[in-house]
Amino acid sequence: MTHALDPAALRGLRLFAGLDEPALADVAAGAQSRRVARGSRVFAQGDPADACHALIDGRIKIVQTGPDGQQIVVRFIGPGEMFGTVPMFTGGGYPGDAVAMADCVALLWPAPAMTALMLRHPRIGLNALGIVGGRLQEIQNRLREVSTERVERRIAHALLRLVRQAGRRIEGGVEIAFPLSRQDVAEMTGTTLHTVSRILSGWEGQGIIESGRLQVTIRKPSALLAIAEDLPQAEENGET
Amino acid sequence: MTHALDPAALRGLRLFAGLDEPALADVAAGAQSRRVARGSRVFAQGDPADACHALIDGRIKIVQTGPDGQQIVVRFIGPGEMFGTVPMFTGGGYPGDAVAMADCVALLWPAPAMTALMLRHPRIGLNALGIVGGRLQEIQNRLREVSTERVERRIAHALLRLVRQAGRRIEGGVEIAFPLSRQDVAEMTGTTLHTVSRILSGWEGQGIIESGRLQVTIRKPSALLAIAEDLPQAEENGET
DNA sequence: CGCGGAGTTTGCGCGGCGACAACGTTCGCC
DNA sequence: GGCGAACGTTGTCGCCGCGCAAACTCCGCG
Repeated sequence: MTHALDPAALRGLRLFAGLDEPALADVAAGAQSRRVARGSRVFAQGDPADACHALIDGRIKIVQTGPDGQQIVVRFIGPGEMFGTVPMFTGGGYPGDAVAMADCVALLWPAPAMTALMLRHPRIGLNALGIVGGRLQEIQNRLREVSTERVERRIAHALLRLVRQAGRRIEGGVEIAFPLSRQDVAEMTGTTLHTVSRILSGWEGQGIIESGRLQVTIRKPSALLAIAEDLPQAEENGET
Repeated sequence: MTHALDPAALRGLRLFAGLDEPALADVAAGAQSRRVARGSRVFAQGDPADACHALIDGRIKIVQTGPDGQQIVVRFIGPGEMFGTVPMFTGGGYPGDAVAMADCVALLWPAPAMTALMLRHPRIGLNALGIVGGRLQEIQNRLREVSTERVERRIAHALLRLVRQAGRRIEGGVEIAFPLSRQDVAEMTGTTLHTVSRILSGWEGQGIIESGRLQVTIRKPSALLAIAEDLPQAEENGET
């Protein structure tokens, strides 16, 4: 799949923002594309990090597994986002598995090619720094949350983050636009699926969310925000 | 303090590794130096991020404070390390306070100057990416720890990390080479100073560590590693 | 030398939430 | 249409570790 790639396809990628036409053509020349079926992995934790990836279509989750098998969801990747880029520069293998949550199409650049591109076009390096820096700050925030806040607020924060990242407006609320299990939420917030289930059930009883199998809809984002930020809950209920 | 800086002073900084002489001179020309007394701050959380810093001498801790005043120690900075660089590229202010734990000397480059340097010398951008990437991976590991492991192992991991970063070999053990309070350890591991105190006391009773006011010495690093990684404890005691 | 404050230790009680278990439900597949 | 697996719900129990409180030690300073 090393046929020529349309540079226009790179338009949506923040990594290449601000590049002129010739530079984009240069970038496109080094790209390969790859399809990954739902459920399989783009790369596995520990694999040598020999390429930089960008997701064109689908959804991927990055999962890190500890020495005793404990897992956390590091982040979800949506279309237009890059992933698996950092370990190219830190040495060592990929720090987690990249699991396709839907059928995916991704581009990739072999490590030497991407390094050369960055040396030729310094702007790419600056863009990458902005992206990686943003993730660092996000993870720092999660670290603070999991270190200092209790489970309910952490889950509220996680849902709000998902809404921001992959929320789809529907009538009467916002829906998280990909299949999400309780286990996933548990691994995002450092708790167990049991506790997640209980808390979501509670919120469903209060009409804050509506949820089913692998699916969550937020009916009252403001109430969720109130829980996340510990604001005074407006005592609002639908009936009079 | 904008007098000429000796380019040789930049030798120890990983950020500028692999640059040739003229490039180093270019970098040195943009640098300013600054002294900060113990206890005061290099910058404060929320300040506009207008410069990139590198620590020449002393020790700094980066502390992030949540909306309700809960604090975590994001990381410690030793001589030769850069800090406060990421938010230059992500927009927004500094994500935490930089507190001097000793009298410090730091260099700084105003944001526009550093951006220009990176565009002129792409190598700097790649180095920065490696550094930031390494921190991202470290924080991800801490996130997994705090999400899935219990307090005792987290504290063991934190101490081992400190040893790696600032350990000084002394007779009969390794000493952490800067003043470190129980509160600091608590804020690194997401617990309270009470629990830290209890656990350190326990370890001291077993001869694994020795500790006093603002000071910790590891007597048996292997035992600490065994706790951190849940290895079978070798039942070894000094007396016969 | 005495005082005050910062850092540390230790005891006690309880509550959040993890561990375990059992059951219900939905979906995919033969 | 029936079976099995994956996902979700709910109950009970127990304990880790947090909150609160009090006392102790060490250091710097007047």
